[in-house]
Amino acid sequence: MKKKLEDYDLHASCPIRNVLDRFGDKWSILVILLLGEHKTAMRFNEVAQTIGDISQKMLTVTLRTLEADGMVMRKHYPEIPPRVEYELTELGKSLLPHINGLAQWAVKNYDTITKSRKKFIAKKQLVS
Amino acid sequence: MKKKLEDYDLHASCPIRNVLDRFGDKWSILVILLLGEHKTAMRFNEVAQTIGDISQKMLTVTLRTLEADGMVMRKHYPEIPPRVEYELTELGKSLLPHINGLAQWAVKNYDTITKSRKKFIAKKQLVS
DNA sequence: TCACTTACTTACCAAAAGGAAACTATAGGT
DNA sequence: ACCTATAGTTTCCTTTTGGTAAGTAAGTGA
Repeated sequence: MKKKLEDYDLHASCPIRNVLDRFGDKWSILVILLLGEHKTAMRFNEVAQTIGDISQKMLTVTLRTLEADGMVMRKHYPEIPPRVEYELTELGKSLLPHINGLAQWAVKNYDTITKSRKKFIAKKQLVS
Repeated sequence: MKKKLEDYDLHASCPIRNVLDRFGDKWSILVILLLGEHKTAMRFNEVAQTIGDISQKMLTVTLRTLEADGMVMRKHYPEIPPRVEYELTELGKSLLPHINGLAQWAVKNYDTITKSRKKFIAKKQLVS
């Protein structure tokens, strides 16, 4: 059974879990980060090509979910071939500093973490 | 096929995706937040009961992964029955402000987001 | 001898996430 | 008549995630 937007009202009691669950997927944070870096609105294929390895389907559902949450604005121009542009809303922009903070932390501590992982695996081999 | 710790070296090229992928699971952020709030180290069952709806298995793998990354320190006392205590490392503590920022953002914008979701669903019904 | 405790591990299973490829609409170009 | 382009949607499939329940170790107390 597929999960639909309507089913996302779980954890309604806990704002933190409810909201952060949304960013636990594979692409949301990346898309927000990307739209945040870009000064102007981006087209669908522009986003897809910049990310590189996202499927059309997943980009669509990611953007739709972000739109539903009010994080991303979708502007559809009724032309042919179609043109659709995406940009962060004020809400989306207000999240940016926080995930940028996370991202900077990740970059800064990447070495420490990978070394820790290797050490942990090595220790495991000795024990088993 | 199960994913083992050893297999986590994907996205090695992108620190952000590599590190943040780790927090995309159901429990990691919650466990860090919890250990961060607590002044003293916490025992396994203490963590489990505070969270409430986490399974033993998932708490074990979550803590192991955080330990492997160097975020959490595990202290094992060779007593019977066993006693194991967990607390954040300095690395783990350095992440706290960032996810606390996220959490506060989530609380602050929870209303806006749930309203946006409802509006989006309502609009969808009209169109289809 | 049996139950009880803690902190697990393991096997099995259901659900969810996500990828690949084909299909869609529509107009313009050749 | 066919190809191109954009931004999707749909179907089918595999992979990943996470839950349940049972089993494990090892000493203590009844």
